[in-house]
Amino acid sequence: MAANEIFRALADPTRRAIFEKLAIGSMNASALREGMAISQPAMSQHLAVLRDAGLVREERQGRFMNYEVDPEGLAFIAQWLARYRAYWPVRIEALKVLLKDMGQ
Amino acid sequence: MAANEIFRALADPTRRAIFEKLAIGSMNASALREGMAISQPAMSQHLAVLRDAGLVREERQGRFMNYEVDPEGLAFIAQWLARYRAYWPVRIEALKVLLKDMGQ
DNA sequence: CAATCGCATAAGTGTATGCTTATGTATATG
DNA sequence: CATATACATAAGCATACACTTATGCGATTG
Repeated sequence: MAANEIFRALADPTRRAIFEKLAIGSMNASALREGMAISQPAMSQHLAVLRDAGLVREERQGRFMNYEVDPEGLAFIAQWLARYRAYWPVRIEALKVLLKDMGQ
Repeated sequence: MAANEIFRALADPTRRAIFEKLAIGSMNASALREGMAISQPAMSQHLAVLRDAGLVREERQGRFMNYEVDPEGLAFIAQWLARYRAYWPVRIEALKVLLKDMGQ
């Protein structure tokens, strides 16, 4: 769960696509492959990178592996980002939404 | 200022160190090198990667190039992160600080 | 319990990356 | 205007990365 592994994991567009898919809902590796022009080993390797980075976690379900977003990776990025909050533009729309979300 | 370039730029520890140094205060390339066991061309190349990612911006000052943090890159990360706020753990200390900061 | 299924791992390969040394290009200075 | 300074760019090289095919392993199934 180091910065190195997190940012490196997200530097690859295929891995970001996998992550976004998992953000919609947890899924096993085969389901993730659907519509993704990617070999089975490649998917497995990408998932390992995401898991080692703490962005994704897995759970065995019979002979399937269910993957889901791991909040720890996101928390790490949030904390990294918070270090530089002095430089954030005052009006980022997304952050206002965030603000509202957290305020509830 | 695409996700690819931003995350790739931050995936390198040397570039993160440069970025952190600039977050303390803007500096020219030579000043950045001080205490950083890195060649002049390497620094120049790293700064180019950070600039192309939108994480850093430059301004010519005579024969010096002054570098500073570019808020746009950070804003991009914040927005990327905001997409997954559904997965954030409820109590991240840094985010509470953030919340307070944004609220003022 | 043999066959199959879902996934992981191994080994090999082309390309990207980060570094180096050498050189180019503005700007300043004597 | 010749030289020095601050930085950028070029070219080359070792390593990392993302992919492939082949194979291994655990769990289900007939």
